[in-house]
Amino acid sequence: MKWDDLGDQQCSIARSSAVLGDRWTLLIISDCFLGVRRFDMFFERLGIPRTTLANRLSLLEEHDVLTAVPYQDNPTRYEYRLTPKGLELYPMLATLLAWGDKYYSDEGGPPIIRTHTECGHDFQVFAGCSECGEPVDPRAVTARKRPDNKNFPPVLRGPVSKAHR
Amino acid sequence: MKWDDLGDQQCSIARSSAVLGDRWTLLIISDCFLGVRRFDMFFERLGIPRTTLANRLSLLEEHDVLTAVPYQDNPTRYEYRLTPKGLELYPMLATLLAWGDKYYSDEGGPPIIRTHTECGHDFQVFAGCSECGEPVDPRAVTARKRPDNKNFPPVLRGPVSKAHR
DNA sequence: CTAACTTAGTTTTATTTTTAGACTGAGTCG
DNA sequence: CGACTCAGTCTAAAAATAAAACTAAGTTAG
Repeated sequence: MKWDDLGDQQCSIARSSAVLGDRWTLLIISDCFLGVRRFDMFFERLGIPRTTLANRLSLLEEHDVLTAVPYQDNPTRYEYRLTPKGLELYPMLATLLAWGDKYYSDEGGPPIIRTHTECGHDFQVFAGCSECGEPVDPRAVTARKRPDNKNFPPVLRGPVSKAHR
Repeated sequence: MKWDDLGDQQCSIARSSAVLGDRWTLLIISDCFLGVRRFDMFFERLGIPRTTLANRLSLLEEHDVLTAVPYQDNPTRYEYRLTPKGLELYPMLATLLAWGDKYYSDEGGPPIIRTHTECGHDFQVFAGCSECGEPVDPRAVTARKRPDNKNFPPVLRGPVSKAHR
């Protein structure tokens, strides 16, 4: 199976991986949330090859995660900004960050500290249930395929057992 | 810069990407949360090349995300299970799933539906602030480098401006 | 006016990764 | 004994990535 075929599956993780699944993309998006917008700034901060950077930026544009906005004329130059869809990657990025900060920080703690201006505190993020608001423990989740329906293709990759330890 | 060098950076996203940053790894982990444990089952469900699967599984083992547990003797065979560190990827995976479900579902809705047994409802996940519990809007977050300190290396890739939008 | 500089890429070639598919090994089943 | 199961490994070919030089359209310094 090739890169792009992943995006043809039903699975939301597969489709998302077709956009985000490589070494650099999450770093680029993370830098976007830190305010980085220009080609050379991504290039210098990330140490990514120029070729790869150009490819990733245009893939992210295609998938409507970033949009190129002109910031000068003569010559016209563009900067890359998160779209609304891109901004909605924040929860995923923040939860990954929380995981990374927990398992990969040096003794000095996480390198970047974030403050939630709405409550005024430094924070991390947790995954809350949309219905009850409580943090979700994976062992308190059951999954099922959506019901078969002649209008839509059946689900191929469903859950195989309830117990995840 | 090469694959493995990513893991040497400070940035938690970079370090996490050194483990998770490829087309397959998130799918493997996602299948783990759905109860998949054996080599051939991953192989069949994902359509991943055997070589790549073997490489990824052993990388995930090295990084203590999965652990190989014997499930029979003669010949001894192992199945792969999430470690506690791996289980803690759930928030990240669930928030990615919420994003993918929103932007990539077909007309029939998300292919897999999850119930939160603690409250009894089908749900999605949101990123909540550890301090106030409210959903976090990325525009309500300010980031800063941790203070310089002679005992720890200075932070290289900090934020560049407050405004994301 | 010319030479150097800026920014955002593209081109080229080399290296690394990934892929597909055949093959191996230890053991069980009919 | 031959076929089958499972969990891989091996090999060759295809694809992606890396490093470094180069291009393009201007702007600025001398």
